[in-house]
Amino acid sequence: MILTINDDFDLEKIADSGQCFRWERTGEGAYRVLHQDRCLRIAALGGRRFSLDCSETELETVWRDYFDLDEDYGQIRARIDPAADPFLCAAAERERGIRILRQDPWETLVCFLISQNKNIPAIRRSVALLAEACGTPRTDRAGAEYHTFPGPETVAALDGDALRRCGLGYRCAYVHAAAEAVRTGQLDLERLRDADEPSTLSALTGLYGVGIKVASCVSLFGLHHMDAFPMDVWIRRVLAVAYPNGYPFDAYAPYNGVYQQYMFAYARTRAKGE
DNA sequence: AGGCAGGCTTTTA
DNA sequence: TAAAAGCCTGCC
Repeated sequence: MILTINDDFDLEKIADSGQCFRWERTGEGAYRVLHQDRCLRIAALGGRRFSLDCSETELETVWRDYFDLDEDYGQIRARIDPAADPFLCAAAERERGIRILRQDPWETLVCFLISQNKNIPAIRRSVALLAEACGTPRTDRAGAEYHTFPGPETVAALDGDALRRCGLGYRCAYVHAAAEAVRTGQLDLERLRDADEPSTLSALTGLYGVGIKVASCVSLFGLHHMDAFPMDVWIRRVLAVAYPNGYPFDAYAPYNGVYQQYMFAYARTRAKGE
C-alpha cells in the first residue's frame, strides 16, 4: 500500500539515529523493519509518499503506533526559539525527519543492555545473533527469512554458552538477569508505561547492569516517555560546548527526549565529517 | 555520601 | 591499538 505522511519522516535518519537496531537497509531509501514478531518493508517513493508491504488494517493496528504517526514533530520543532537557542534550532533543522519510535520495552531493554561499550554495528550484530539463536524463524512477504525477537522466557532459558556466542561478553549476566526479572514479573514493564519518571528510572536501574543511561534509553525509546533524556558521552560533550551555563531542561519539557535525539544525531553526523 | 579508578568481553575502524 | 549510546566493584 501507499501511505502519504505530511509530518517529519525520514527513514534514513531514523535508521541511523541509534534508537533501533533491527532495521536493515535494503536499498536506496528502503528498509526492512523488524518489530516484536513482525516484519515490514518500507520504502520512500519521493515526496511524502511511502510504500509499505502491509494491509491497511496492519498499518492502523501496528505501524501507525510504532512510527508514532499521530504525533506532530513539526510542532515539537516549532517550539524552539531560534533567537534564544540557535544551536538546538540548527540541530533540529538538520536532523528533521527523526521520530521517536514506539518500540517494545522488553526488546528495547535488551538492545540497550547490549549497547554498552559497543559501537552501533556491533550492537546490531549481537541483537541479530540473539534473535537467530532463540527467536522464531518466519518468512516475510517477500519470501525472505527473519527471526522474531525472543521473549523473556525464551532468553532466560538460554544457556550461558549460547548467549556468549552472540558476542555479549560480560553483558551475558545482565541480559540473563533482565530476562529473569521480566519473566517472573519482578519488573513489570507494562506498568512503567504510565509511571512517572523518577519511579521509572529507579525501577529500571534496580536491574543488574542497568545504569542511568540505559534506563533513560529504555524510558524514551521503549516506554515513549518523551521527556527522558539519555546522557551519554556525545550529549555530555555537546552540552559542555554549546551550553556552558547549563541546558534549559525546564523550557523544553515535556519533549526533552526529542531534542536530545536531534542533538545526538547532529553531533554524530558532524563528527563523521559533514 | 558521593566521587573516582580500574576492569570488563568483543567488535570495529 | 584505541575506542565503542556504560556499569560494577572497591576505595577514599
